Amino acid sequence: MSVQERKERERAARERLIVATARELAEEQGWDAVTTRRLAERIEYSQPVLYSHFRGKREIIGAVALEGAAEMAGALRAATRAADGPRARVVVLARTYLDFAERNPAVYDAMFQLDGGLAFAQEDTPAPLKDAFTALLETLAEVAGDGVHPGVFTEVFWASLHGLATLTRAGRLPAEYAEGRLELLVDRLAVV
Amino acid sequence: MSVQERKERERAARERLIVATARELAEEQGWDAVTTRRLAERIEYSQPVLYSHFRGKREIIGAVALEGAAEMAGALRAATRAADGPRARVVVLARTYLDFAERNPAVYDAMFQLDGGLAFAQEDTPAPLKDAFTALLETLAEVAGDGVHPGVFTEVFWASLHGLATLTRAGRLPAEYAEGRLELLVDRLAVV
DNA sequence: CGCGAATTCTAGCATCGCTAGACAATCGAG
DNA sequence: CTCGATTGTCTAGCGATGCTAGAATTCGCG
Repeated sequence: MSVQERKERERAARERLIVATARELAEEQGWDAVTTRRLAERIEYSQPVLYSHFRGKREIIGAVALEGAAEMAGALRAATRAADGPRARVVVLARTYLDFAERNPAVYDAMFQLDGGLAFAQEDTPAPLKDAFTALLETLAEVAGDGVHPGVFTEVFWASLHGLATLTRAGRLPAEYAEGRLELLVDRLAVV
Repeated sequence: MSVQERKERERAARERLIVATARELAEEQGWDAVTTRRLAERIEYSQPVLYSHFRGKREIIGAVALEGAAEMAGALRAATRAADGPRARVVVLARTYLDFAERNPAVYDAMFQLDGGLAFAQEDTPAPLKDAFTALLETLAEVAGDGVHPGVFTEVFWASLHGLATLTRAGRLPAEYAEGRLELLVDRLAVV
Protein backbone atom coordinates (compact mmCIF):
# COMPACT_ATOMS: atom_id res chain seq x y z
CA MET A 1 0.00 0.00 0.00
CA SER A 2 2.29 2.64 1.29
CA VAL A 3 4.94 2.68 -1.39
CA GLN A 4 2.54 2.82 -4.29
CA GLU A 5 0.40 5.41 -2.57
CA ARG A 6 3.37 7.60 -1.90
CA LYS A 7 4.37 7.40 -5.53
CA GLU A 8 0.92 8.34 -6.66
CA ARG A 9 0.87 11.29 -4.30
CA GLU A 10 4.20 12.48 -5.60
CA ARG A 11 3.05 12.05 -9.14
CA ALA A 12 -0.09 14.06 -8.49
CA ALA A 13 1.97 16.75 -6.81
CA ARG A 14 4.25 16.95 -9.81
CA GLU A 15 1.29 17.24 -12.11
CA ARG A 16 -0.03 20.16 -10.09
CA LEU A 17 3.42 21.68 -10.26
CA ILE A 18 3.41 21.43 -14.03
CA VAL A 19 0.03 23.11 -14.33
CA ALA A 20 0.90 25.83 -11.83
CA THR A 21 4.22 26.50 -13.51
CA ALA A 22 2.65 26.64 -16.96
CA ARG A 23 0.13 29.13 -15.67
CA GLU A 24 2.80 31.22 -14.00
CA LEU A 25 4.95 31.29 -17.07
CA ALA A 26 1.98 32.13 -19.28
CA GLU A 27 0.94 35.04 -17.08
CA GLU A 28 4.51 36.29 -16.93
CA GLN A 29 5.44 36.13 -20.59
CA GLY A 30 2.41 34.91 -22.54
CA TRP A 31 1.53 31.46 -23.81
CA ASP A 32 4.03 31.69 -26.65
CA ALA A 33 6.77 31.65 -24.06
CA VAL A 34 5.41 28.45 -22.54
CA THR A 35 7.54 26.00 -24.48
CA THR A 36 8.04 22.44 -23.38
CA ARG A 37 11.72 23.15 -22.87
CA ARG A 38 11.23 26.17 -20.64
CA LEU A 39 8.46 24.47 -18.74
CA ALA A 40 10.58 21.39 -18.18
CA GLU A 41 13.48 23.48 -17.00
CA ARG A 42 11.34 25.36 -14.49
CA ILE A 43 9.99 22.20 -12.90
CA GLU A 44 13.53 20.78 -12.96
CA TYR A 45 12.70 17.73 -15.02
CA SER A 46 13.37 16.85 -18.62
CA GLN A 47 10.84 17.37 -21.38
CA PRO A 48 9.62 13.78 -21.68
CA VAL A 49 8.34 13.93 -18.12
CA LEU A 50 5.70 16.38 -19.30
CA TYR A 51 4.47 13.79 -21.75
CA SER A 52 4.06 11.19 -19.04
CA HIS A 53 1.43 13.49 -17.50
CA PHE A 54 -0.14 15.11 -20.53
CA ARG A 55 -0.55 14.14 -24.15
CA GLY A 56 0.99 17.40 -25.21
CA LYS A 57 1.01 21.14 -24.77
CA ARG A 58 -2.67 21.34 -25.64
CA GLU A 59 -3.63 19.23 -22.67
CA ILE A 60 -1.57 21.39 -20.36
CA ILE A 61 -3.48 24.42 -21.60
CA GLY A 62 -6.67 22.48 -20.98
CA ALA A 63 -5.64 21.77 -17.40
CA VAL A 64 -4.97 25.45 -16.78
CA ALA A 65 -8.36 26.22 -18.31
CA LEU A 66 -10.16 23.89 -15.92
CA GLU A 67 -8.37 25.38 -12.95
CA GLY A 68 -9.33 28.83 -14.18
CA ALA A 69 -12.96 27.87 -14.70
CA ALA A 70 -13.26 26.67 -11.13
CA GLU A 71 -11.71 29.87 -9.86
CA MET A 72 -13.93 32.04 -11.98
CA ALA A 73 -17.04 30.22 -10.84
CA GLY A 74 -15.99 30.79 -7.25
CA ALA A 75 -15.28 34.46 -7.84
CA LEU A 76 -18.61 35.01 -9.55
CA ARG A 77 -20.58 33.33 -6.79
CA ALA A 78 -18.72 35.12 -4.03
CA ALA A 79 -19.27 38.48 -5.67
CA THR A 80 -22.96 38.06 -6.44
CA ARG A 81 -23.73 36.64 -3.01
CA ALA A 82 -22.67 39.94 -1.48
CA ALA A 83 -24.91 42.06 -3.72
CA ASP A 84 -28.48 43.14 -2.99
CA GLY A 85 -31.12 43.02 -5.66
CA PRO A 86 -31.14 41.53 -9.15
CA ARG A 87 -29.68 44.53 -10.94
CA ALA A 88 -26.84 44.99 -8.50
CA ARG A 89 -26.06 41.30 -8.78
CA VAL A 90 -25.88 41.48 -12.56
CA VAL A 91 -23.63 44.54 -12.46
CA VAL A 92 -21.27 42.93 -10.02
CA LEU A 93 -21.36 39.71 -12.01
CA ALA A 94 -20.31 41.50 -15.17
CA ARG A 95 -17.66 43.49 -13.40
CA THR A 96 -16.22 40.39 -11.75
CA TYR A 97 -16.14 38.55 -15.05
CA LEU A 98 -14.31 41.34 -16.85
CA ASP A 99 -12.04 41.81 -13.89
CA PHE A 100 -11.10 38.15 -13.89
CA ALA A 101 -10.31 38.29 -17.59
CA GLU A 102 -8.15 41.36 -17.12
CA ARG A 103 -6.26 40.07 -14.11
CA ASN A 104 -5.69 36.58 -15.48
CA PRO A 105 -5.27 37.07 -19.20
CA ALA A 106 -3.34 33.86 -19.76
CA VAL A 107 -5.87 31.78 -17.85
CA TYR A 108 -8.69 33.48 -19.71
CA ASP A 109 -6.99 32.68 -22.99
CA ALA A 110 -6.60 29.07 -21.95
CA MET A 111 -10.31 28.93 -21.21
CA PHE A 112 -11.75 30.73 -24.18
CA GLN A 113 -9.20 31.69 -26.79
CA LEU A 114 -6.82 28.78 -27.12
CA ASP A 115 -7.43 25.19 -27.97
CA GLY A 116 -7.16 23.16 -24.80
CA GLY A 117 -8.83 20.17 -26.36
CA LEU A 118 -11.87 20.54 -24.14
CA ALA A 119 -15.45 19.90 -25.12
CA PHE A 120 -17.86 22.80 -24.75
CA ALA A 121 -21.63 22.91 -24.65
CA GLN A 122 -21.97 19.13 -24.76
CA GLU A 123 -22.64 16.28 -22.38
CA ASP A 124 -18.98 15.45 -22.00
CA THR A 125 -18.03 19.01 -21.18
CA PRO A 126 -15.84 18.92 -18.07
CA ALA A 127 -17.66 19.77 -14.85
CA PRO A 128 -15.74 22.98 -14.05
CA LEU A 129 -16.73 24.50 -17.38
CA LYS A 130 -20.36 23.56 -16.94
CA ASP A 131 -20.26 24.93 -13.44
CA ALA A 132 -18.81 28.26 -14.50
CA PHE A 133 -21.64 28.62 -16.98
CA THR A 134 -24.07 27.67 -14.23
CA ALA A 135 -22.60 30.35 -11.99
CA LEU A 136 -23.45 32.89 -14.66
CA LEU A 137 -26.89 31.42 -15.15
CA GLU A 138 -27.80 31.52 -11.46
CA THR A 139 -27.63 35.29 -11.43
CA LEU A 140 -28.79 35.94 -14.96
CA ALA A 141 -31.87 33.73 -14.84
CA GLU A 142 -33.70 36.26 -12.69
CA VAL A 143 -33.23 39.05 -15.25
CA ALA A 144 -33.81 37.09 -18.44
CA GLY A 145 -37.29 38.54 -18.85
CA ASP A 146 -40.59 36.82 -19.52
CA GLY A 147 -40.68 34.16 -22.16
CA VAL A 148 -36.95 34.15 -22.64
CA HIS A 149 -35.10 30.93 -22.07
CA PRO A 150 -32.59 31.56 -19.24
CA GLY A 151 -29.95 29.42 -20.91
CA VAL A 152 -30.17 31.33 -24.17
CA PHE A 153 -30.17 34.61 -22.31
CA THR A 154 -27.06 33.55 -20.43
CA GLU A 155 -25.37 32.60 -23.68
CA VAL A 156 -26.03 36.03 -25.12
CA PHE A 157 -24.91 37.83 -22.01
CA TRP A 158 -21.80 35.71 -21.76
CA ALA A 159 -20.94 36.27 -25.40
CA SER A 160 -21.23 40.02 -24.91
CA LEU A 161 -18.95 39.95 -21.90
CA HIS A 162 -16.53 37.77 -23.79
CA GLY A 163 -16.49 40.20 -26.68
CA LEU A 164 -15.83 43.13 -24.39
CA ALA A 165 -13.11 41.24 -22.55
CA THR A 166 -11.20 40.12 -25.61
CA LEU A 167 -11.56 43.25 -27.71
CA THR A 168 -10.59 45.48 -24.83
CA ARG A 169 -7.54 43.49 -23.92
CA ALA A 170 -6.35 43.29 -27.51
CA GLY A 171 -6.54 47.06 -27.71
CA ARG A 172 -9.32 46.87 -30.25
CA LEU A 173 -11.63 48.84 -28.00
CA PRO A 174 -10.41 52.00 -26.25
CA ALA A 175 -9.75 51.37 -22.58
CA GLU A 176 -11.38 54.59 -21.45
CA TYR A 177 -15.09 53.89 -21.75
CA ALA A 178 -14.93 50.39 -20.30
CA GLU A 179 -17.18 51.19 -17.36
CA GLY A 180 -19.70 52.99 -19.55
CA ARG A 181 -19.87 50.01 -21.90
CA LEU A 182 -20.47 47.64 -19.02
CA GLU A 183 -23.34 49.69 -17.64
CA LEU A 184 -24.91 50.16 -21.02
CA LEU A 185 -24.77 46.43 -21.61
CA VAL A 186 -26.39 45.61 -18.28
CA ASP A 187 -29.04 48.31 -18.65
CA ARG A 188 -30.13 47.03 -22.01
CA LEU A 189 -29.82 43.28 -21.61
CA ALA A 190 -31.12 42.76 -18.07
CA VAL A 191 -34.84 43.02 -17.41
CA VAL A 192 -35.25 44.25 -13.87
CA MET B 1 9.94 55.57 -67.06
CA SER B 2 8.63 52.45 -68.64
CA VAL B 3 11.00 49.87 -67.28
CA GLN B 4 10.80 51.03 -63.72
CA GLU B 5 7.05 51.40 -63.92
CA ARG B 6 6.64 47.92 -65.26
CA LYS B 7 8.77 46.57 -62.44
CA GLU B 8 6.69 48.35 -59.88
CA ARG B 9 3.51 47.04 -61.43
CA GLU B 10 4.85 43.51 -61.35
CA ARG B 11 5.96 43.96 -57.80
CA ALA B 12 2.54 45.18 -56.75
CA ALA B 13 0.93 42.28 -58.56
CA ARG B 14 3.17 39.83 -56.76
CA GLU B 15 2.29 41.42 -53.46
CA ARG B 16 -1.40 40.98 -54.18
CA LEU B 17 -0.67 37.39 -55.13
CA ILE B 18 1.01 36.78 -51.80
CA VAL B 19 -1.92 38.19 -49.85
CA ALA B 20 -4.50 36.36 -51.92
CA THR B 21 -2.59 33.10 -51.63
CA ALA B 22 -2.15 33.47 -47.88
CA ARG B 23 -5.87 34.07 -47.55
CA GLU B 24 -6.71 31.08 -49.73
CA LEU B 25 -4.40 28.80 -47.83
CA ALA B 26 -5.71 30.04 -44.49
CA GLU B 27 -9.32 29.44 -45.48
CA GLU B 28 -8.46 26.01 -46.82
CA GLN B 29 -6.40 24.68 -43.96
CA GLY B 30 -6.29 27.31 -41.23
CA TRP B 31 -3.64 29.87 -40.38
CA ASP B 32 -1.38 27.26 -38.82
CA ALA B 33 -0.94 25.77 -42.26
CA VAL B 34 0.16 29.11 -43.67
CA THR B 35 3.89 28.65 -43.27
CA THR B 36 6.40 30.74 -45.13
CA ARG B 37 7.59 27.64 -46.96
CA ARG B 38 4.16 26.58 -48.17
CA LEU B 39 3.23 30.12 -49.07
CA ALA B 40 6.47 30.58 -51.01
CA GLU B 41 5.92 27.34 -52.84
CA ARG B 42 2.40 28.29 -53.87
CA ILE B 43 3.44 31.61 -55.32
CA GLU B 44 6.38 29.86 -56.98
CA TYR B 45 9.07 31.96 -55.37
CA SER B 46 11.50 31.26 -52.59
CA GLN B 47 10.88 32.27 -49.01
CA PRO B 48 13.07 35.38 -48.89
CA VAL B 49 10.87 37.00 -51.55
CA LEU B 50 8.10 37.18 -48.97
CA TYR B 51 10.37 39.21 -46.76
CA SER B 52 11.04 41.73 -49.51
CA HIS B 53 7.33 42.56 -49.41
CA PHE B 54 6.47 42.09 -45.75
CA ARG B 55 8.43 42.27 -42.55
CA GLY B 56 7.21 38.83 -41.60
CA LYS B 57 4.22 36.57 -41.28
CA ARG B 58 2.49 39.02 -38.99
CA GLU B 59 2.39 41.68 -41.67
CA ILE B 60 0.93 39.24 -44.14
CA ILE B 61 -1.86 38.51 -41.68
CA GLY B 62 -2.32 42.25 -41.33
CA ALA B 63 -2.66 42.66 -45.07
CA VAL B 64 -5.33 39.96 -45.20
CA ALA B 65 -7.09 41.71 -42.32
CA LEU B 66 -7.23 45.01 -44.18
CA GLU B 67 -8.59 43.32 -47.27
CA GLY B 68 -11.21 41.63 -45.12
CA ALA B 69 -12.18 44.84 -43.38
CA ALA B 70 -12.86 46.53 -46.68
CA GLU B 71 -14.96 43.61 -47.81
CA MET B 72 -16.90 43.48 -44.59
CA ALA B 73 -17.63 47.21 -44.71
CA GLY B 74 -18.96 46.77 -48.23
CA ALA B 75 -21.10 43.81 -47.29
CA LEU B 76 -22.58 45.61 -44.29
CA ARG B 77 -23.44 48.70 -46.30
CA ALA B 78 -24.93 46.74 -49.16
CA ALA B 79 -27.08 44.70 -46.81
CA THR B 80 -28.39 47.57 -44.72
CA ARG B 81 -29.10 49.73 -47.76
CA ALA B 82 -31.65 47.16 -48.89
CA ALA B 83 -33.52 47.07 -45.59
CA ASP B 84 -36.50 49.18 -44.58
CA GLY B 85 -36.71 50.73 -41.14
CA PRO B 86 -34.19 50.95 -38.31
CA ARG B 87 -34.95 47.63 -36.71
CA ALA B 88 -34.81 45.70 -39.95
CA ARG B 89 -31.53 47.38 -40.74
CA VAL B 90 -30.05 46.36 -37.40
CA VAL B 91 -31.20 42.77 -37.79
CA VAL B 92 -29.74 42.51 -41.26
CA LEU B 93 -26.56 44.20 -40.07
CA ALA B 94 -26.08 41.66 -37.31
CA ARG B 95 -26.91 38.77 -39.58
CA THR B 96 -24.50 39.98 -42.23
CA TYR B 97 -21.74 40.42 -39.68
CA LEU B 98 -22.14 36.92 -38.27
CA ASP B 99 -22.50 35.53 -41.74
CA PHE B 100 -19.27 37.14 -42.84
CA ALA B 101 -17.48 35.71 -39.82
CA GLU B 102 -18.83 32.25 -40.52
CA ARG B 103 -18.07 32.26 -44.23
CA ASN B 104 -14.60 33.75 -43.91
CA PRO B 105 -13.26 32.38 -40.65
CA ALA B 106 -9.62 32.85 -41.57
CA VAL B 107 -10.14 36.43 -42.65
CA TYR B 108 -12.16 37.10 -39.52
CA ASP B 109 -9.34 35.66 -37.44
CA ALA B 110 -6.84 37.86 -39.22
CA MET B 111 -8.99 40.88 -38.42
CA PHE B 112 -9.92 40.23 -34.82
CA GLN B 113 -8.25 37.18 -33.34
CA LEU B 114 -4.68 37.16 -34.56
CA ASP B 115 -1.96 39.72 -34.25
CA GLY B 116 -1.56 41.43 -37.58
CA GLY B 117 0.45 44.24 -36.09
CA LEU B 118 -2.31 46.74 -36.79
CA ALA B 119 -3.31 49.65 -34.61
CA PHE B 120 -6.91 49.72 -33.41
CA ALA B 121 -8.99 52.50 -31.95
CA GLN B 122 -6.28 55.10 -32.46
CA GLU B 123 -5.44 57.90 -34.87
CA ASP B 124 -3.06 55.74 -36.85
CA THR B 125 -5.57 52.95 -37.26
CA PRO B 126 -5.62 51.97 -40.96
CA ALA B 127 -8.49 53.45 -42.91
CA PRO B 128 -10.22 50.15 -43.79
CA LEU B 129 -10.55 49.26 -40.12
CA LYS B 130 -11.92 52.67 -39.23
CA ASP B 131 -14.31 52.44 -42.14
CA ALA B 132 -15.62 49.03 -41.12
CA PHE B 133 -16.38 50.43 -37.69
CA THR B 134 -18.05 53.40 -39.34
CA ALA B 135 -20.19 51.06 -41.42
CA LEU B 136 -21.47 49.54 -38.20
CA LEU B 137 -21.98 52.96 -36.65
CA GLU B 138 -24.01 54.31 -39.56
CA THR B 139 -26.77 51.83 -38.93
CA LEU B 140 -26.45 51.57 -35.18
CA ALA B 141 -26.45 55.29 -34.45
CA GLU B 142 -30.18 55.50 -35.15
CA VAL B 143 -30.99 52.88 -32.52
CA ALA B 144 -28.54 53.90 -29.81
CA GLY B 145 -31.27 55.51 -27.75
CA ASP B 146 -31.44 58.95 -26.16
CA GLY B 147 -28.42 60.17 -24.30
CA VAL B 148 -26.27 57.26 -25.37
CA HIS B 149 -23.10 58.03 -27.27
CA PRO B 150 -23.42 56.33 -30.68
CA GLY B 151 -19.77 55.35 -30.65
CA VAL B 152 -19.99 53.66 -27.30
CA PHE B 153 -23.21 51.96 -28.30
CA THR B 154 -21.54 50.69 -31.46
CA GLU B 155 -18.64 49.36 -29.42
CA VAL B 156 -20.98 47.40 -27.19
CA PHE B 157 -23.00 46.05 -30.07
CA TRP B 158 -19.88 45.09 -31.96
CA ALA B 159 -18.39 43.37 -28.93
CA SER B 160 -21.55 41.34 -28.52
CA LEU B 161 -21.51 40.27 -32.15
CA HIS B 162 -17.85 39.44 -31.86
CA GLY B 163 -18.49 37.29 -28.81
CA LEU B 164 -21.28 35.43 -30.56
CA ALA B 165 -19.17 34.94 -33.67
CA THR B 166 -16.09 33.60 -31.93
CA LEU B 167 -17.78 31.47 -29.28
CA THR B 168 -20.11 29.92 -31.81
CA ARG B 169 -17.38 29.06 -34.24
CA ALA B 170 -15.16 27.59 -31.54
CA GLY B 171 -18.02 25.31 -30.54
CA ARG B 172 -18.29 27.01 -27.19
CA LEU B 173 -21.90 27.94 -27.88
CA PRO B 174 -24.33 25.38 -29.30
CA ALA B 175 -25.00 26.02 -32.97
CA GLU B 176 -28.71 25.45 -32.68
CA TYR B 177 -30.02 28.62 -31.06
CA ALA B 178 -27.90 30.99 -33.12
CA GLU B 179 -30.86 32.76 -34.68
CA GLY B 180 -32.63 33.08 -31.34
CA ARG B 181 -29.55 34.62 -29.77
CA LEU B 182 -29.25 37.13 -32.58
CA GLU B 183 -32.83 38.27 -32.25
CA LEU B 184 -32.65 38.48 -28.50
CA LEU B 185 -29.55 40.61 -28.77
CA VAL B 186 -31.12 43.00 -31.25
CA ASP B 187 -34.38 43.21 -29.31
CA ARG B 188 -32.62 44.17 -26.14
CA LEU B 189 -29.82 46.38 -27.38
CA ALA B 190 -31.52 48.37 -30.10
CA VAL B 191 -33.95 51.13 -29.14
CA VAL B 192 -36.52 51.38 -31.90
C1' DC C 1 28.76 42.64 -75.89
C1' DG C 2 29.95 43.19 -71.15
C1' DC C 3 29.71 45.50 -66.83
C1' DG C 4 27.31 47.00 -62.52
C1' DA C 5 23.29 46.75 -59.95
C1' DA C 6 19.21 44.80 -58.61
C1' DT C 7 16.91 40.59 -57.71
C1' DT C 8 16.37 35.90 -56.37
C1' DC C 9 17.94 31.62 -54.48
C1' DT C 10 20.52 28.20 -51.64
C1' DA C 11 21.68 27.00 -47.35
C1' DG C 12 21.57 27.54 -42.68
C1' DC C 13 20.42 29.27 -37.70
C1' DA C 14 17.88 28.89 -33.52
C1' DT C 15 13.77 27.24 -31.82
C1' DC C 16 9.49 24.59 -31.69
C1' DG C 17 6.55 20.10 -30.22
C1' DC C 18 7.34 15.58 -29.67
C1' DT C 19 9.61 10.75 -29.28
C1' DA C 20 12.85 6.59 -29.55
C1' DG C 21 16.04 4.31 -27.20
C1' DA C 22 19.77 4.38 -23.75
C1' DC C 23 20.47 4.67 -18.97
C1' DA C 24 19.59 4.68 -13.90
C1' DA C 25 16.98 3.81 -9.89
C1' DT C 26 13.92 0.95 -7.46
C1' DC C 27 11.39 -3.21 -6.27
C1' DG C 28 10.41 -8.06 -5.18
C1' DA C 29 12.00 -12.91 -5.10
C1' DG C 30 15.18 -16.20 -3.51
C1' DC D 1 21.88 -9.34 0.68
C1' DT D 2 21.98 -10.09 -4.10
C1' DC D 3 20.31 -10.08 -8.51
C1' DG D 4 17.02 -9.83 -12.42
C1' DA D 5 13.10 -7.20 -13.87
C1' DT D 6 10.35 -3.35 -13.88
C1' DT D 7 9.71 1.36 -13.55
C1' DG D 8 11.18 5.83 -14.15
C1' DT D 9 14.04 9.45 -16.27
C1' DC D 10 17.23 11.43 -19.45
C1' DT D 11 20.02 12.23 -23.68
C1' DA D 12 19.80 12.89 -28.24
C1' DG D 13 17.47 13.60 -32.30
C1' DC D 14 13.51 14.17 -35.91
C1' DG D 15 10.89 17.07 -38.82
C1' DA D 16 8.97 21.36 -38.62
C1' DT D 17 8.78 26.55 -37.81
C1' DG D 18 10.09 31.93 -38.82
C1' DC D 19 13.65 34.32 -40.49
C1' DT D 20 18.34 35.76 -42.70
C1' DA D 21 23.29 36.00 -44.57
C1' DG D 22 25.68 35.55 -48.46
C1' DA D 23 26.17 33.29 -52.98
C1' DA D 24 24.32 33.11 -57.53
C1' DT D 25 21.73 34.80 -61.14
C1' DT D 26 19.30 37.90 -64.01
C1' DC D 27 18.67 42.22 -65.99
C1' DG D 28 19.10 47.10 -67.79
C1' DC D 29 22.18 50.15 -69.80
C1' DG D 30 26.32 52.07 -71.99
